[in-house]
Amino acid sequence: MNKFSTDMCSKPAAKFKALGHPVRFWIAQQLMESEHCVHEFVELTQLDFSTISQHLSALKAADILSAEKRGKEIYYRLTCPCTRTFIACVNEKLEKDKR
Amino acid sequence: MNKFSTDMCSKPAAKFKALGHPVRFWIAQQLMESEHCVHEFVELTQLDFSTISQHLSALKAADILSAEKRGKEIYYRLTCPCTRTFIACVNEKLEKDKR
DNA sequence: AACTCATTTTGTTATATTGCAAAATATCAA
DNA sequence: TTGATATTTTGCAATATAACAAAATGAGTT
Repeated sequence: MNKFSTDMCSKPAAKFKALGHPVRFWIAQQLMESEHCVHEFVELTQLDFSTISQHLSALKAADILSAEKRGKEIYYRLTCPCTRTFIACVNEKLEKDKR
Repeated sequence: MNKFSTDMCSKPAAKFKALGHPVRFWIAQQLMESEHCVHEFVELTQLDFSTISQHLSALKAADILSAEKRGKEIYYRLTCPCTRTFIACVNEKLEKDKR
């Protein structure tokens, strides 16, 4: 066993934490298929624009999403396909747990 | 895109959330190799017994760990090998990000 | 330059999380 | 059954998070 160190663990933990909210998890999942912009998330959640915006910036800070401005809209996408992989991995696990 | 529903997203998000704390992430990681008991975690983190105990019960509530009492000690282990898989997956991703 | 539209930022309040200390519980040993 | 050890539970204070509303920014349009 290794001694605990904040340095070693806070980065990966922050990734998990970012996905550890129902709305943020849902957003990440939606982005597994294709990019989307903020107002789409607002419509489908019924949450305030500002609320969604904050969730998006939390995901961006954890380096899970990246944003690109095109015209008036800002498009979000998953930074790395690996994220897709490990979200899929958790979903699979939960499927198995049900049985 | 699917409409957001708390029902669909709160279970998987709770798994992520449980691992979304440096200490809890570290604990899970230690358990990837083999089972351990509470006082070992206390020693290596310098945190209070009660603090570790609470983190352990958070992980247990998220169904990430299970506990077994043997004599005076309680041994913790990962409930499912899948957890190992997706922790490894995040670690890999972070390794790649560094480059 | 003034006007929209999409989004972010700031301020605020309510709620949740974290960590410790003290008390409670459980098991083994004397 | 008393004592010691391992762990959990409870109470509490400090800090962090979540959501909204209002104000601010930024890009395209007139």
